[in-house]
Amino acid sequence: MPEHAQEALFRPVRAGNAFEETVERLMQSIRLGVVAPGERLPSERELATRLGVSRVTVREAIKSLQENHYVESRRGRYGGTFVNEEIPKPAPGKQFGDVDDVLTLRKVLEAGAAETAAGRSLGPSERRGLRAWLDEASTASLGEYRRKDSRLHLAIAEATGSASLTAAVAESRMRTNELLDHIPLLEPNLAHSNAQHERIITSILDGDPAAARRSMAEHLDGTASLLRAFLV
Amino acid sequence: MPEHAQEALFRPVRAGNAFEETVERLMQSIRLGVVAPGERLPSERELATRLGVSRVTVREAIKSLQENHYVESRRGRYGGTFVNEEIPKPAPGKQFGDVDDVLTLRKVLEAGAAETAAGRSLGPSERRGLRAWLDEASTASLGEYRRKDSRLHLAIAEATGSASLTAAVAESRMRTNELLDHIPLLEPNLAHSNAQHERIITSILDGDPAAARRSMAEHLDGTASLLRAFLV
DNA sequence: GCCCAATGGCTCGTATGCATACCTTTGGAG
DNA sequence: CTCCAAAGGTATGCATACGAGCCATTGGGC
Repeated sequence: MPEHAQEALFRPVRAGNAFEETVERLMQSIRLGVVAPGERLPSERELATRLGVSRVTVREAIKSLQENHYVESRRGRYGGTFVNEEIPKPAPGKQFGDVDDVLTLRKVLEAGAAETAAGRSLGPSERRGLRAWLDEASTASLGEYRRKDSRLHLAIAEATGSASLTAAVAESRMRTNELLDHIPLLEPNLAHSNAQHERIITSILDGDPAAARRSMAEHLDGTASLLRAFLV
Repeated sequence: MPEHAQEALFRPVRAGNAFEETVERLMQSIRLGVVAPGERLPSERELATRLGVSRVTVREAIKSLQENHYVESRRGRYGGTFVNEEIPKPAPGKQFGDVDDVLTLRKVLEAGAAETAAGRSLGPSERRGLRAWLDEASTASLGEYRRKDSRLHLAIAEATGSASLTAAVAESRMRTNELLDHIPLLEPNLAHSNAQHERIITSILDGDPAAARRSMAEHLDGTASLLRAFLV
């Protein structure tokens, strides 16, 4: 039996240095639509506290985002660091590591999240939130779609009430998006996707875990076969 | 809608310093039974490479494990760092953070892993491996049970072929074990657990994803309700 | 019996990251 | 108009981590 467990446990303890990981996180929060264009990031001091790094490191990361035209900073009270309306496309680089690894993890996490969310009794604000993100995604333009779509999936994870699960989905989503950036985004896929989103959210709001899992699984399988087809 | 997504994305970028995280990983590999008592850890140089930290840091971590009587090191060719036959019980400390958070993530990951593993065509060595770990767990003494049990669950995750999923299960398992350390381990539970393990592995080997998921979910729910009962 | 490869043990200079303190800018409150 | 709270901008000294090299020990192969 190949000791995959060793691979898993003796993998690198850190993905990069503090600076790189901080950039990565801020980038994620923008790309996944957690902080939308025009909105303000938390203050440097707050980010430093929450991310557990020094303010110096946060500033270096923000400086890097500024140079790449993701954000702009303004001084003074009511100033801050704001996400630009037009955010650059990600650099193409990087080989896609193990496509199956990403897709397997993603399916487990997201199908599980949908099922879990459907099994909880959601509060009114949560229900409203889900519907709102669904609407955002369904009316999004091609340019916004990736971000709004990610945000919707993240909202489903949030609805499980588990911070760890939400974090895992966010991480997995970023890895998926890296793959998706290499294949075309077409109108028909988009319409199909929206219909599936509709079913997923309905199942969750109806409190039908089995249906939620099933519809989410179908949705993910669609993207997965598209990816496998394009990425050989 | 409470912005849980922000909590997830603006969480600390690192759990501790390089030393602490290295200790944690080595400890995990021992506690989860990936390196069994009497076995040798990879060499310091290899660990440094694989964990992505300097050898100095690896050595400091190992030194810490030595002082806590987890391992012993021998010099010379065919030397190395060996796991002690008797490993100490974990320090009780720490408040259990969010019990539901752990249990939710665990169920999503492990039920998904069981389903995924059952849906793959497993090679002979993988099938043999699963049966072997099942046997190990079913014949384990009370003292060994936690470790053998963890190793079996990890083997199921490995059988998905996804390194990321395996890593996530390992992480989640450690968090679960922290909780389990606070409740008694009784013979009847153990027998019940073994019967469930049997069903799970059978479903996986039979290639029945739905049954694998169902039996794993039942298994996890059992432990979950036990935990919720004991931890108020 | 000698050699030597592979292991753990050790040291030192450099780079990264941190905490802390202070400065500058800004716009609303009083 | 003045004040000041809250934000970004800057500088310094210390702690952590790293890379690289060398030493010491051991046991099997020749």
